Amino acid sequence: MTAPGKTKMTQRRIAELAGVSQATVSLVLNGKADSDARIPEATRQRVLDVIAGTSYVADPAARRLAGVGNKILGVFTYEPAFPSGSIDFYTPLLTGIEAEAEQHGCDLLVFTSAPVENGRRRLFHENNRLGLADGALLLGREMDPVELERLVDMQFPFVAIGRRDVPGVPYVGVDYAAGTAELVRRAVALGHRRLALLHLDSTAESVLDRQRGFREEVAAHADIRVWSGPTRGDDLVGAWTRIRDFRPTVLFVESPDHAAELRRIAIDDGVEIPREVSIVVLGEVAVHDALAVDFTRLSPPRVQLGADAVALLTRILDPDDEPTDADLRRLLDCDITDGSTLVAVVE
Amino acid sequence: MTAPGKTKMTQRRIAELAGVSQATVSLVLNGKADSDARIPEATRQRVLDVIAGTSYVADPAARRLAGVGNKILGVFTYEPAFPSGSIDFYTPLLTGIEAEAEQHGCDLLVFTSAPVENGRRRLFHENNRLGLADGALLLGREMDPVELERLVDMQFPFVAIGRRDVPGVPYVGVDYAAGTAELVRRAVALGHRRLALLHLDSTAESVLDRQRGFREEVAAHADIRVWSGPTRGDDLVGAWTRIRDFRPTVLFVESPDHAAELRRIAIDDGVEIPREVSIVVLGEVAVHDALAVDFTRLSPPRVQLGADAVALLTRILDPDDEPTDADLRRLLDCDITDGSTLVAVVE
DNA sequence: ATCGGGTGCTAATGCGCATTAGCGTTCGGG
DNA sequence: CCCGAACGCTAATGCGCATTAGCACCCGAT
Repeated sequence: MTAPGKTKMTQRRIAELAGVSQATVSLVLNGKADSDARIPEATRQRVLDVIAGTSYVADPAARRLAGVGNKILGVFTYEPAFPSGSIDFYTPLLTGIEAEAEQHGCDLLVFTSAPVENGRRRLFHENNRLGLADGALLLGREMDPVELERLVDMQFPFVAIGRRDVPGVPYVGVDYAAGTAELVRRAVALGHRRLALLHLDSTAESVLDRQRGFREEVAAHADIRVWSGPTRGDDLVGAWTRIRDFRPTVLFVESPDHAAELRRIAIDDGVEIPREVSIVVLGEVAVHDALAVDFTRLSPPRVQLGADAVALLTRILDPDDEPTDADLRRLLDCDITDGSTLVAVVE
Repeated sequence: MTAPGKTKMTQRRIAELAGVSQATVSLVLNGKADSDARIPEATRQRVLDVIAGTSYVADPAARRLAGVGNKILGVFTYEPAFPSGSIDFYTPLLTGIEAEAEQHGCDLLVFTSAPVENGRRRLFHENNRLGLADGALLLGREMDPVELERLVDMQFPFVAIGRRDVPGVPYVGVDYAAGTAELVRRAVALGHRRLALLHLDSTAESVLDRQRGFREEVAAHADIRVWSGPTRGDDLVGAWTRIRDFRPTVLFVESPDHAAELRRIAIDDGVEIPREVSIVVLGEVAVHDALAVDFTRLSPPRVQLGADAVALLTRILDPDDEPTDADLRRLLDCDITDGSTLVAVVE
């Protein structure tokens, strides 16, 4: 009484079994009841009964081809989503995405097939399956602006996770500028006057935002001295040497890995952490277990980010909805984790 | 020079631009060169040039409808895949799945839309999109045998992760029986003669396999005394009380969470762990950070499991390949993590 | 008896693509 | 110079579904 085995189930077969036409089956399934397509309850029930006796499900490809939405959301990650290096970055996002997609009854199409070119995936390639999804979510620290423009051009519905500078790109991001500024305020309130910023050597929006938040907040105070520069993971000893001469009382470090390493180096150098030098971390994605140390740090609401992105995308896809510009480009507040590495300055 | 904006790109439009027919475009794109469908290099190049100047990509839905494969693998998880409770369980699997799918140029369709009914997802439901995928991977501790049968019936290509007792179900699993047996041997070699098995109260194949491995290996030794029973998380104190009277020298505990909790209870009860009572853990999925304790335990090769499942599925989907029964139902060796909680018995 | 209007459905079409049968053309051999 | 074969392509069809136009029927009113 389950699947009639061999032949593939189609609306036509259902129609035969129920003694109606294929069109009727479609109408029943889609609950249409226009003035020009009326199905009495008796017929409706008969069709539904037949369907219940089979394993029939509408072919999604055919539905899509016929022009209806599919409740499939594409998920594109610029780096492999699961491997350990990126796991802390993507997993919380995916948690939120999955939960929200479930709410909306959507499936997720993960574009794992995108070819990797010098370390990053390419969204557009010969056989991309973007078109199968109703819309797409883009995840990744950095995105190719050209690809984003192209998506905008072709009016493909999508949402980027993280603020993007490309015009017309809808996104849900994190207000790193405000978060960083708040951390600066806290440091200043604790008596810090000599701050060092060790940011990543990247032009990703999130990186620039943190620098901006830092710069602007620092400018709001008169007597603060600042040292600022990029750090590379392979020369942290050199970085430390340069910072030491500046004699900062607090380090703002973007990468948790670098922070952990610098802490080691400083301690080996005879500096007491955090009594002599506080450390604040601005990022939360660690390759190693750098966060074993209880750093005071920014904690972007990643799960929320994923969920909000899905919610926004479904709004974009809803023809009855007209998201405002503010909805389309939104920043979430960045939480701060109160760790033990930011303490008051002692004279 | 990128996307011509408005109108959707189709083979027909490409054909117009190149001055050929839609069929020719299709033939060029699919590299067909039958005796009855020849395209000279000049024409071929012209078509390709036109395509290069546009953002054209073949509509996957149409391809699918026209009967060609889509390189889309479905992924069905019986519980939500990402939320924290299941994260240790699914993430490694997904890591392997993603990597292998990438190798094969496949995308992953995650069926997040499956409705949840008393804690578990249902694969078959009114609007399931199984049919969009070429085949599917099934993940979960327990699977509904009825649904598995139905998949077999409808000859839908799929692979289950974990051994399944349902006839005709292809799977890649873990040899928990052998792994458990090996742990028993090690315990015996260390002088243990009174063993307690605290297994989960479940009839999942993996649970039964561990019990079987335990039972069979124990039977191979003459002088061993055994206590065995199910544990529930909400009455571990009671469980401990009952075991204590048995005076085991080693506990085989299936759940890491239960193991951590029992260790606590035993220590509070004045028992020295592991000097007086060793503990061996048979599972590796912990809700809490139970594995903070360095338990001696089974470590199934999860990443490998995911990758192998994908590899098998693609073999099933390959019309030129004919996997043997042994290929279709395979168990991977279970690693053992040498922790600090299994020690020699002292008299 | 006739006619308007409501009722219950179906035939037909198109979505974008892959595929097959076959048509018009050219070219080489006799 | 004619004919068959190879060549280069296209028209036509179907995949499974959603949707629209409209047909056949019946009922009540005139």
